[in-house]
Amino acid sequence: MRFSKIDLFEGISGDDVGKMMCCFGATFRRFKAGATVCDYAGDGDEVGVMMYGRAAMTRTDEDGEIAVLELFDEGDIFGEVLAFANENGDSVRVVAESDCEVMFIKYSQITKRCENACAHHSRLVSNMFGLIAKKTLSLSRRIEILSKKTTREKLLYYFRILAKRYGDEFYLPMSVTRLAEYICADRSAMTRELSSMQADGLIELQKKKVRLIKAV
Amino acid sequence: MRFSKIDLFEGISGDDVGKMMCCFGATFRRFKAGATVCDYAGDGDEVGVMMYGRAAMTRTDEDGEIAVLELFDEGDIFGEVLAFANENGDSVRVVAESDCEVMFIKYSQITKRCENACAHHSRLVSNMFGLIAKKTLSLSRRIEILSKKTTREKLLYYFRILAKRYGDEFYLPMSVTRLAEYICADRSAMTRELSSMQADGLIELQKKKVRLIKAV
DNA sequence: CTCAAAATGTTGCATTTGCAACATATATAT
DNA sequence: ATATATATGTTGCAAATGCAACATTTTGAG
Repeated sequence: MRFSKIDLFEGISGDDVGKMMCCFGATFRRFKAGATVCDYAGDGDEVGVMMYGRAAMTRTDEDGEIAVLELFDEGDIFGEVLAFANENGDSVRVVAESDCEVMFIKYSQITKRCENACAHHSRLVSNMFGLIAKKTLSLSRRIEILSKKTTREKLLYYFRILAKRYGDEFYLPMSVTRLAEYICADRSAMTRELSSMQADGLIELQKKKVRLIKAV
Repeated sequence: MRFSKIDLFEGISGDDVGKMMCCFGATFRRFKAGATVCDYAGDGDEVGVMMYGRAAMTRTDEDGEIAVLELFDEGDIFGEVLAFANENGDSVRVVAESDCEVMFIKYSQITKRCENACAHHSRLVSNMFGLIAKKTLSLSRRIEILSKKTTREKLLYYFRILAKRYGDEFYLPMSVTRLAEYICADRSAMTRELSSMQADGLIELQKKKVRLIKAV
């Protein structure tokens, strides 16, 4: 078992993580690609931690239309309280995108003070806050993007975020189709806008490689 | 001091809250309406708790354009890790909308285990998770709304959320102008759409009173 | 390799929307 | 009460966008 790449356990040695598992009531389960990892129907006191593999949180509405709400990679955490709002009765599920393994921890056990030798419990709580904060940040970042009025402004705002992290030349971290879903724009209209932005000298595009041209 | 209405301290008696204050390094400050409560410039290890009054988180961009990111009422918490993404260098601040009092707690003190008689520490951590979860939920709800393609769909989705909570007849919890900002639509275009929805028999509007007509 | 499925790119057209420029109503301060 | 600022409602018009229909490329499974 490799805990070293899991942010939730950062700062806690593998041995200690192993010892902590029992008082968390942690369980491990493996899933084949395509399998349902969990179904949010109002049950969940559990937090899932992706040990390896990928999964997607999806919402299926009454018309059978499937929307991808979030993607989880190794180390990411998910759970009902962290789930997307599900005000109507649509089915929200986490589905394995590849073979994967998930650790489930009881939510209530994380917050409880631990009677055993869990010296690192507070570190875990702190890490958990950090992960939720990260998630909050990515949600608010998306709101910032969606609040832009035009597709061009949305793309530029998003590209500037990427450029700040990776430099003026970077690779899109997702497919064009997914990008269109992410910024909630029609895929063909977005492609049209990308061409137009290139024509206007704002960006250069080669496949997924983007170069953001600085304004002079 | 009234702690009874503050969700962060739910399940903890006023006396015990008072005792816990010292080990949190809590400080209290009062602000006049219009005063700056805090400025997010990368400092913050602090969480703010609104004891009474209202405040708004705002972003001011390079053109001096002010956008309201979030509103805080009594009991709400805010802090840098909970703040909106601020990728560009815009100034993000919390500004008092009325006279108010804010309690500041060191973030790191909440996660630390407490040596003193803070038997309720874990309850506090649990409450803190709950509050962050609530915030996450409201962010994702807004994303759901913004992801709708047309203004009509955005409004209907939002109205259905309100109808689920308050019944088919309810009052808008904000001004029309603020609603337009919330759903990121032009105010006049939104008003136009509201009229059109009323003409199409989807809703009835009287000032801020909305009645959602069920589809037959 | 071969084939099918998924992703990508392009375009015309109708609809939606932002924007500007108003008129009117309501709230707030003095 | 009066004045001033803010909120609300309306409309024409140009721009942006979703949508559909299609061609082409890339990916992935067998």
